[in-house]
Amino acid sequence: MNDALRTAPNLDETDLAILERVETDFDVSLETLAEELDLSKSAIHYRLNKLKDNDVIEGITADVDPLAFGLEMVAITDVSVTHEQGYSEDIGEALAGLEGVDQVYYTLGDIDFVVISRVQTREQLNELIDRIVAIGGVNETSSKFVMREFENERSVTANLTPAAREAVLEPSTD
Amino acid sequence: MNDALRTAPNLDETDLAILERVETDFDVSLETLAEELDLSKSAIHYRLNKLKDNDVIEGITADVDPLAFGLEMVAITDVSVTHEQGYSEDIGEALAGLEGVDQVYYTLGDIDFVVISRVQTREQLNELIDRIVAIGGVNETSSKFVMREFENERSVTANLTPAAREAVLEPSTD
DNA sequence: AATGAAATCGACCAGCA
DNA sequence: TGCTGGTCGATTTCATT
Repeated sequence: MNDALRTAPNLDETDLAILERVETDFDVSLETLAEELDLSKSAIHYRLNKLKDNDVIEGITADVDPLAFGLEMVAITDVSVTHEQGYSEDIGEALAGLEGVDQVYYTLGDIDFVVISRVQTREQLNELIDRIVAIGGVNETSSKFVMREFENERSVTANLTPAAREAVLEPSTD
Repeated sequence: MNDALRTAPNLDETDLAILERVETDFDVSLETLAEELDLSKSAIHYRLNKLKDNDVIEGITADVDPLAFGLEMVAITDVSVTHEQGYSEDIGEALAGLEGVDQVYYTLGDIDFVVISRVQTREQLNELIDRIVAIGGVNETSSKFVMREFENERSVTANLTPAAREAVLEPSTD
């Protein structure tokens, strides 16, 4: 009935609780987690390791504030390309490789790529757009200026829909 | 000459080297960092703490793979609103609060909000778009389906333009 | 701001349910 | 497989420079 999950991680509520916690703050001590979830420190550690081995947790990273680097200008650039046949991968990687580029999405529809970039000044934005246009195969670009960002939590577990949550806890057939 | 930086963190090359490392992988041991940078373990630790106190490092987080949760469908939704006067903040927060929504950008131009969301199934996507339309003030939506994502490194220090890098190392006047 | 020593916390192992 | 308790190694803290 439910074959939405390719990689069935087979998680339980305890795993979700751990993930929800460490996804927003990995600086919580094992002891705190152990107390909150009524488990031993070793058990928490065991589960965390399993989550890393399963690649549910891809890695532990420090989140650097872009504003601390004066990266105050955010732009969303729609990029259309000329020959879409097969070249999309190369162009996507070229876009992602540009300095200042944060995220690149290849989309269906009129626009082929959506590029989100972050720079300090209008000059840098100008140069970045020039470099985008200079990529072979790029046809047209259209940029929007971002006034405000509303969420960068990037919290996968916290933003699950109830259906998505259920699907994880009750894997299909295995 | 260079007033691009509001928050001057006063960093040096060593700080940048540490940041570049821990931003992609915080699991490196202090010893490894100490050897690489020819410093004592305590010095690395001291600098890391300072970077946290200065909010250059906003936090340490575990990166959870959305695919492990079957979140295979990514959509970019352009949202236009009716009355833009003052309500943008409320609408932005309402959008960001929806389950499945990952990022929300308020932009200048024809489109007012760009919403990036991540769900498991077409049904969930459908429901999400319905919930977006149901938000008071939302006028029109247009969604694009994402076929491929090219960069989610979210590495601030690694993606700095040379100019941006220089601006950090040589703060303006202070 | 950096160092080295002492206290604290996390990683790993053997054993057990 | 998942958990426990204990040991070792790493990290955090602090007095000192």
